[in-house]
Amino acid sequence: MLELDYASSAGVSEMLMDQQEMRNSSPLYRRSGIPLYHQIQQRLLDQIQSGVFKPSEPIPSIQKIATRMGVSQMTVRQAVKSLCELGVIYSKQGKGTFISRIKLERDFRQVLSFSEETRARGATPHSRLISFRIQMPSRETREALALNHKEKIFRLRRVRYADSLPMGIECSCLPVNLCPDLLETFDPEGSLYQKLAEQYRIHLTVTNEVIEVGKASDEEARLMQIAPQSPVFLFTRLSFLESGKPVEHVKSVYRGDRYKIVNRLVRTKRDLLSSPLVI
Amino acid sequence: MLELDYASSAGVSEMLMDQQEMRNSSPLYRRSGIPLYHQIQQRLLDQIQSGVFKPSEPIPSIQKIATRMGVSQMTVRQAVKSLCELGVIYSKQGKGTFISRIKLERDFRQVLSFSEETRARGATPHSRLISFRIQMPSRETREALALNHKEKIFRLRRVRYADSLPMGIECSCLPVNLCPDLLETFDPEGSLYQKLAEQYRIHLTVTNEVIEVGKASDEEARLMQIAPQSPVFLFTRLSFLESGKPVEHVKSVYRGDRYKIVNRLVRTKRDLLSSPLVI
DNA sequence: ATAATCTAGTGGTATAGATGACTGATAGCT
DNA sequence: AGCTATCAGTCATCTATACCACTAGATTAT
Repeated sequence: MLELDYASSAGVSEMLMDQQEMRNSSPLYRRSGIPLYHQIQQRLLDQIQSGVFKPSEPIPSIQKIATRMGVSQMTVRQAVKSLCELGVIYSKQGKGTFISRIKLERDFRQVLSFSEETRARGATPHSRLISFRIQMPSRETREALALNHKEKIFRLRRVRYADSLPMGIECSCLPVNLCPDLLETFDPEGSLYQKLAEQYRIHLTVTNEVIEVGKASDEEARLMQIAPQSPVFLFTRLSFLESGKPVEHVKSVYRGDRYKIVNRLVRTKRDLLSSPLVI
Repeated sequence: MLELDYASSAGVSEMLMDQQEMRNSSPLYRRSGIPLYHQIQQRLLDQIQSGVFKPSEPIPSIQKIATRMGVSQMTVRQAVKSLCELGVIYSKQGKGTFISRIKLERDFRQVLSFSEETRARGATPHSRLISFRIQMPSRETREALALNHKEKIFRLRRVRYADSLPMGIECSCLPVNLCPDLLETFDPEGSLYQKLAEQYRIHLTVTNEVIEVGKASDEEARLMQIAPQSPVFLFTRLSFLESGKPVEHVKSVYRGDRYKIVNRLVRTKRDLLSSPLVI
């Protein structure tokens, strides 16, 4: 009964429609290229944030949101589901959808370069080059990057600073054939991830990471300006393209006194836990 | 045109329908209580695992799977999407869906108790009680658990063993009013999470975790049978119910020589990165 | 030969509706 | 009073379909 109105509103008479139907919230933009479910998600986030909904009561039902916003239930559900996955809200069958008061910390970890991560923490990243050259990979790196026996790698070793304080030492290895002219065109003070994305369209989407603790060697201690034998984080990371191709193998040492890791762990539901779990 | 077939097959003549429509794979179970999208997800996982699809070629399109399995595209898409989120496959608009070769490690971290985690790694967990009592919380714990000034907590301190080797020391704090008779009914050698789930229906779904490194104190070193000043992991964890109620505040020390952390980091897409990010 | 256009196949978004299952409250019965 | 049956509200799943955007290859026009 109302769908013709929506259709025409997209084409002809927006303002009329918006005023009468969307009286208590701004309208959705149907031709903006931004998916409706994403707009709805943002809208809900705003409303939760600004306290429109009481934490003790359920937020409006999916049906109500759908009719009020003039979209279908599926679309609203998509928005609600993604917010559930973020832990912002949670749904209980037969009861409703509620606001979760789980504290969201700012810096839960994603695949982030040191530069991005440092900026996200409100500091200014900066690097000092130790070495940058083409060489044969170590056996560990060769296996991690699935290289054949002849293939060479870039090896980039840098001291990383946040606000001019040394934080750690990163040693990053990439296959040469992926970005052959990196040695000439990359400024080792800058962000490697940014360079890879901009010049080569290489987007690292997944990282496997192993974290261990250890003691700083004399050289590491000197570079990081800490006492030898100080406890440090040891990171071993392997980053992949979406296709699963391993692209970057990194071994890092980070100061134990200045660095901490903030994780959010989520208990997976039935979706894969019920059976094989791992392929 | 075909929906009447599905409807009737569910009600009356299953075998007939299954034979003609699902000739090359086992049928879906429409009345089993297991959602179709979940069955499809498992089926796809099996086929990927057993090498039915070549990694270089796209897997069958959503449309084809939908008609072959006799379900709608939306349902197939739901299955495909969840596998994408797991990193098993990835879709490219206009091209198809491909198998990712990202290595899945067995022990990516979830919200797991020490018992669960140790078993997942193939060892046998075991605990030795240091202390277990009701007391006033520290200021840090009181704030983390959002307790008022009178509320008391259980404080459970245990040495954790894997295959009889000491791994770390855990100190776990919970509000008393959540599970008043814990002191009498809980066996401190067993799994706290299991007890909470079984007796009190308390399911911890999200954990915020901060990881630091430090040096073992004399007492810690003695309990873990390592040298004093050895580098160790320091964990501070806060676990929540789905509703966001903080339930358990844990501070742990783990041996640096025996413990390592395996993470998978994923680069989040547009969904929230584009704007406010954190509420 | 080159460039522009068309077209078929693909995943992405969205609609309008149906069914099922769970919850909590109400009404009626014992 | 206590129990049971019913019912409305809600979330969960699914269907059938439509249109969009993108890709790659074929066709056509220049």
